[in-house]
Amino acid sequence: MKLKELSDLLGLSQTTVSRALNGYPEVSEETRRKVKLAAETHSYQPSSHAKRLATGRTHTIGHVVPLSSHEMINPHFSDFIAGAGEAYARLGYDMLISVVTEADQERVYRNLASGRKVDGLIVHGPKAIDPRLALLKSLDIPFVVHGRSDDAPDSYSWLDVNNRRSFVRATQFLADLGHSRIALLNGLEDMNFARRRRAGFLDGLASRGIAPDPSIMFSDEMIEPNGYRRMQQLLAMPVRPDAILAASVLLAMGAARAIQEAGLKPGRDISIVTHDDQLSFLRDHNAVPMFTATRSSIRDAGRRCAEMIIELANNPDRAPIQELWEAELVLGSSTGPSLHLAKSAKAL
Amino acid sequence: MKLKELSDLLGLSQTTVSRALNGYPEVSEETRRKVKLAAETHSYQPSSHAKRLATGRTHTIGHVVPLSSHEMINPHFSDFIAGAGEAYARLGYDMLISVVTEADQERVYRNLASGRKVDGLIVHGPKAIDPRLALLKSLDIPFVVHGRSDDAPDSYSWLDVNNRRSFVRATQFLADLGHSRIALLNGLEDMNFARRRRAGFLDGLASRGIAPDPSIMFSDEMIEPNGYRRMQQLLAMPVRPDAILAASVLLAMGAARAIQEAGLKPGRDISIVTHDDQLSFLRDHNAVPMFTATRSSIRDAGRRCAEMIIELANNPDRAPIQELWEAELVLGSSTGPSLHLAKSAKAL
DNA sequence: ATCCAAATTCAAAGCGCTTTGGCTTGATTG
DNA sequence: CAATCAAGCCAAAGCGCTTTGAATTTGGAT
Repeated sequence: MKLKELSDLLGLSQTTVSRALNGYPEVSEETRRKVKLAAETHSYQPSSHAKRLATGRTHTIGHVVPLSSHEMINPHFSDFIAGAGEAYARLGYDMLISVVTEADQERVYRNLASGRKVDGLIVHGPKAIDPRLALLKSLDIPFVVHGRSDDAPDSYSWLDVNNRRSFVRATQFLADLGHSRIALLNGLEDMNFARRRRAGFLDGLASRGIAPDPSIMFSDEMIEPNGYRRMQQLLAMPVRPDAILAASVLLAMGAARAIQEAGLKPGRDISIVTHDDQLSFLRDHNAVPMFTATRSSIRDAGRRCAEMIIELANNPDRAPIQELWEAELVLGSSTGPSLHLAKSAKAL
Repeated sequence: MKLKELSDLLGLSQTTVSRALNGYPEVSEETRRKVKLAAETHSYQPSSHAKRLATGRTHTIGHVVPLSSHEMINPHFSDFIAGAGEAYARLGYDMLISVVTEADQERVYRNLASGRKVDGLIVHGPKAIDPRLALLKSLDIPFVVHGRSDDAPDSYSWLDVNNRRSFVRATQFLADLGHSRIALLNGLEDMNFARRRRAGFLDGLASRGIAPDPSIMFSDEMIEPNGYRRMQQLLAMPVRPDAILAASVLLAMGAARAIQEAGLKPGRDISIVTHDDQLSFLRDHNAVPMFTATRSSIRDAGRRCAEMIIELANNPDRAPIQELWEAELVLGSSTGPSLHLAKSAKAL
């Protein structure tokens, strides 16, 4: 059923029917009611392409998802998408996803923008300094960055977690438990968020007078096996760390596995704090959390980014929106006082 | 730059320019070369909407992703998407994703189909018997099911892993190691694949003369905490199982965590076999696999499903395509002979 | 030189919607 | 009572492309 047929059927012009359905005021309520009823009963569905061509609006938001160096999609992605998708569904938008290798990114961004396939874009995984942002600004299409980049962060819209502060707090927390040999299992440090976390970690150490030791600071893709392997390395050292700060629950799980295999117990022999994006497939709603963590829901972030980009798409001249979220520090069972402390306490 | 401008610039008609760019034969090579060059230098990019309206083809494939009962996106999804996305990028297609609650599904499918927003659909997570398939058939839009459903599987296109056979083999493998008390950690059994796996498990037991025990067969969402909790339950039983067959590495990891926490060792005290979709965030390319597993790459499945749906979209009258993939049975370090066997061997 | 088919090119008609500008009413006003 | 006006509706012109059907050019065969 197309507009013409519907209008013929009603004995009205296409203009009037279109206006009736789109809520314009120049139509009598009486007519509008009739039109809506007829559209309903004949299940009229306007062609999205015709609509797009006529209006120039697509009601579609694009997500360009980069494959990591290991050809992998970030596992955090599916939860982000779940949140964003929920918002899109609620607001009547579609989500267009392009999976793209590093090399193809620019081409894809240009293509999406100049073909006007989307009303706006979400940028995933910003690098420390990210050339994509300059490109997008020049392309004159609204975009929201999940995370942010260090260059001119005032000039575009983003939503980020206060990674630095949460890692400062996490580090201080470990130090205050008496741990002084704290290892860092960070994400890849070409990523902006990972750099900020490292900075936070170093600040935290400094604030407690602990000298950083580069030999126990790692930067890897945040997957379980990497946590495992790094922890094995750490355990094999002459003086092993008494605490771990991890950038992802996946790394933390790998580390915990290695710790347990070595006959030790997380929280007793070695403390672990991790950042927790609340990945749904690792999340236990009932139990005491497995890990003490700086927590921030990536799903909520997805939801909010979606709302932001739609806001921007509807108000092209709006000032950029920037949101910095604080992570909660949530206690789990993976942390405890240093054994040194415990001993000296006993000695008293 | 629009077609009109480009053709004016070249002193040609829109027709000729359009044909030159789209590879039609009625254009001299000389002209085509000129046109292509001009298009390139002025970075002409045809409006996708105009194109869609004129041709009726969208070059877009839709994925309707259901949120599970716990509002969760299946974590296997991101790897499927990575594979599919790679194929789409290669073949010049876009990927449209709708995240949808159970209740909204029908509406969304209708909307996608009748609005002609996509040339075809991928159906995720088919239920044992799935009403969506009848709906889609009636909607007259090509679709490919990842997995399959029990009703009329010959009448539509699908790609599935031979879940039944792989679980028969896995069960027999465990039995042949001497294990007789084998627990099943299955996925939710309203899903088609989970039902087939259970059937395979039961067949496998029967073939080795082992009576099934419903009290050690579970059906849960396939996330890590569920594996952990179920394993704790199993360990607390008066006679605990000597082997576990799990439907996902996530469940297996949870189980392994519980086993280690109990001071036992997977592969020595309790054997674990799991199905392994090769989730990239759990995969270790170097090491000996952590788990003995029936393995089939969900990413390859995504890639292949994408190719299939494009093939179908281009040849609407083509017969359905059906592919049944066999999983490999890959040895890892989570399995070993039964302790009973070991003891009797020692006794000799 | 002439003619015909093949090779190129073009003008114009869609594709299905929105939106501009104008046309009828019937009611309101001076 | 004529002039004014708002309400409600419509015809037609886009949006930027593809594709049909016709016109023109070309090159070989006669």
